Amino acid sequence: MKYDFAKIEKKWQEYWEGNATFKTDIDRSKKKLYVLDMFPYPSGAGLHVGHPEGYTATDIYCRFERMRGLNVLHPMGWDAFGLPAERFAMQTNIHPRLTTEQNISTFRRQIKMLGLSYDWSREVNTTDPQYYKWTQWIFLKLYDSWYDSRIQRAMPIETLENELENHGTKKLGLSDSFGPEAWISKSRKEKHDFLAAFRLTYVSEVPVNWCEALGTVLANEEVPEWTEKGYTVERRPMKQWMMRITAFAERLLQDAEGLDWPASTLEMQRNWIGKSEGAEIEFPIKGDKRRIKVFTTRPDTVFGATFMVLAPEHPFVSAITSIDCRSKVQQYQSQSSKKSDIERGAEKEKSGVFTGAYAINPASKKEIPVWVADYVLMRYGTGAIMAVPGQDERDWEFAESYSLDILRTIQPPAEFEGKAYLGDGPAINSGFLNELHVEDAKSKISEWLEQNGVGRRVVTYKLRDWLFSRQRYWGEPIPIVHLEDGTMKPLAENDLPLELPELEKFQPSGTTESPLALATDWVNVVDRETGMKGRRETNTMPQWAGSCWYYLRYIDPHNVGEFCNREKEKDWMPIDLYIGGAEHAVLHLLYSRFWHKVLYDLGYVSTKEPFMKLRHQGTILGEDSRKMSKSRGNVINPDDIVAQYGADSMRLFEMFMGPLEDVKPWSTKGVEGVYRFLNRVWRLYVAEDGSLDLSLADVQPSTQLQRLFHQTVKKVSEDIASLRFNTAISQMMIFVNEATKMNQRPRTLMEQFVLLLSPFAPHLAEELWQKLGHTKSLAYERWPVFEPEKAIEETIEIVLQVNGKVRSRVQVPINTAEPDLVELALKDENVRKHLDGGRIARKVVVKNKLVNIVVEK
RNA sequence: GCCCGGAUGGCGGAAUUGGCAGACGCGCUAGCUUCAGGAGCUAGUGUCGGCAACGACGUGCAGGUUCAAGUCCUGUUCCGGGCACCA
Repeated sequence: MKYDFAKIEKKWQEYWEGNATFKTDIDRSKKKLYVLDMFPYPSGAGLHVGHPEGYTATDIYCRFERMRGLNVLHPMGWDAFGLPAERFAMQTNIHPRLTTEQNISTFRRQIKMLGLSYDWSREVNTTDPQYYKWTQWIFLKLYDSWYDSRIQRAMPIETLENELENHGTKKLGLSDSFGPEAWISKSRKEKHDFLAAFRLTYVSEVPVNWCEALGTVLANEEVPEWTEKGYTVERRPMKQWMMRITAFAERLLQDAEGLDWPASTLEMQRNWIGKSEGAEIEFPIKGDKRRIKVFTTRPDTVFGATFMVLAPEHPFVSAITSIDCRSKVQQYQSQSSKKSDIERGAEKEKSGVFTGAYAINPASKKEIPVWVADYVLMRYGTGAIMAVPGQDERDWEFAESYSLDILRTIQPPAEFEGKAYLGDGPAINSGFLNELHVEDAKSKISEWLEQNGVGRRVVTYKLRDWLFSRQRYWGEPIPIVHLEDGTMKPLAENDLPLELPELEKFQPSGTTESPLALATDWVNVVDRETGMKGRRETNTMPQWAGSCWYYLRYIDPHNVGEFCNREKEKDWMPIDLYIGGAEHAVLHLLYSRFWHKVLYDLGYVSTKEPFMKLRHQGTILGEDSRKMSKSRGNVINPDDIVAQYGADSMRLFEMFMGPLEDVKPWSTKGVEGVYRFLNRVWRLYVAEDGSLDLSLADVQPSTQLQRLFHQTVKKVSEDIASLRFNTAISQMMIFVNEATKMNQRPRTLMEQFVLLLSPFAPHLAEELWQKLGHTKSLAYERWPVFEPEKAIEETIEIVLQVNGKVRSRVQVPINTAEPDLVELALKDENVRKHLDGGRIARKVVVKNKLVNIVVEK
């Protein structure tokens, strides 16, 4: 008879819910543990088998640590703003709120059917006005802050205003310097515009990826996702909200070092931030007062700079271009402006045009031509380079195409046959740098540049400011009003949340504004304070916004006065374990680290970093080892698996498939395997008629079974702690295989085994626990204690080798002395056969492991 | 192109520090049970040879270090992921 998982699972899910078994409150008598899952976007497709993988892993970990006496915070919620619901609304005119609510209901039902021990009283939903009130509040905190680079901290914008009133810009180290009187005499609008350049969130005209069909801009990192789906994305300059994440580049880089994260994820974040150290060098333009600033990581090669290249968008281009080159340059500029970065990169041959202008190489004093080419990017460094073809492959390629001078300034090794030489070597053709190797030459030239006022050491980052606005309806409204005098005004805190207006239709506005622009009653306002007419910001926030801080809201989800109480925050933060997909390795995990640091600087959170330990669950492939997709017809629906084998089997199988972080294929046969295992467990305890099996007896366990049990306690405990669930399960299988062979099973030990199994198969375990006579949930029972003395083997098998090959095995008492082991080996018949009368050159003995006799023949 | 990660039976995978390769599960084979199918139970299952004892070979490939290598070193091939004109 099979155990009735459907009945049992329903029963215990109702029990846990009815008894609020997993409701968590602060309990300072216990050590805290905060375990977080990346909350899902509730798509219309319902839960995917990939979701339960991470969720089961954290659930096992939480159940285990609860039984070991920790106070565990383990919440779940919904990342529910997003484009799919809005696109569905465009097609059907069904309000995205309705779609979202339905999807959430499905997800909630599916997640609950897995028996995960969440504290559901803490559920959050990013689309709930009571939640996004605080997303908007944090937005305003960023708006009302600036980054004081002198102390490397975000500070309230008032501190900047105070400083300007008292000292002007003197201490800020700006090129545009003025005194306090000048500040005070500025108009309201002038002050507003000046401060805007410092705020952590600001509006800027930037070239963006505009998608006409979606009616919105996309972040660079979102572009591939939509172009793959067949949408067209074009570049155009638009006014957009930005977040000054670049101010935090160094801290995001530095603080990542102390995190227990997968090395690959840390590496990706490092690459994304893209720190590079080098120098800025200024090149005077012949016949022009301006100087072209370049960034280079190889200032030591400056003597080899035989031409310069400006990005097509560089502000100097039109000014320095000679009359006869003008039309070609302009044509080139307009061509490039239409191309996206991806298109530019896709071109095989580098293109460019001569401006007719010349610059002076500050080191060699030679006149060098200035070109425009789109292999130089405006957004990186200074948007201009000194081209050093001798030591740079791109510059070499360009020089070859346009017959420009190539001068080696590093001596390549004699056997070097390539073009540009990037390696180390003595400097040549480089005046006072000659014979110095790269590192020394870098130091010397940097000093020289600084002394001569033509350059200085600098550090640059690839990281760009975060494009924060979207032209969508289904996102958090940005709580800003544009007043008729051209200034912006943030909403007061008690005017939050700024709720989304109701709309008749969810079509794009037809302009570059979001559909919110069509809600005229909502958009047009009069400022209470000044009486000025104003227009609400119609952009909304990107989906990342809500997920940037949700982990803080879980700590205090119903607080109406604060986003999160400070004392509670101190009690629970930081997050001890965070599990989610590797696809969020950079974006979500970098954006939330950024917001967290702002909140830290402003004194709202107590830790520098939110997520101390991070792991990714690996993708689950279809049974055919290909990515699951509808079109391939290899999608596994968790509902079907749970209906057929039960949630415990689903959980157990997903953990048994292999290491958590690995990519691994689904196997229905494999689910059957763990289902058989659970049935075997059931039959160890329950007779055919449903009563407790008679084989359970109040007898002393045999030493062998007791030993195996304690080995199992050790292995399962260690494996859960290190998230190696697959091997923990196989150890339990070994135990069950042994226990099955016995006619009488010691009851106390078998009870303890139920506890070991309970984090993995909680419904089955609860049912067995109850059948064993217990009246309440085992969720807070004490985890079985490993007793080393009970796990020790009395006898042990020793491997006998001759010349490293196993020739025999013997059973000996544990810790048998080494000489005795040698003696045993030499007496062994098969060993003697292989010694074959040869001279014994060496005897290697490893205690409790092996003897290896080395013979020469 | 660059940077990470990986490669172990028919399949998923296991193997603290170099110390019995293949735990556990799937599949397969045989037997018991059953009217039958299924389920359950028992035994076997890396390859080759052998009734067996046992022997040879065996962790992508080629070398090396070592008494001993899946594990360490050098080179190489393939697969997966990320980045990609970042000066």
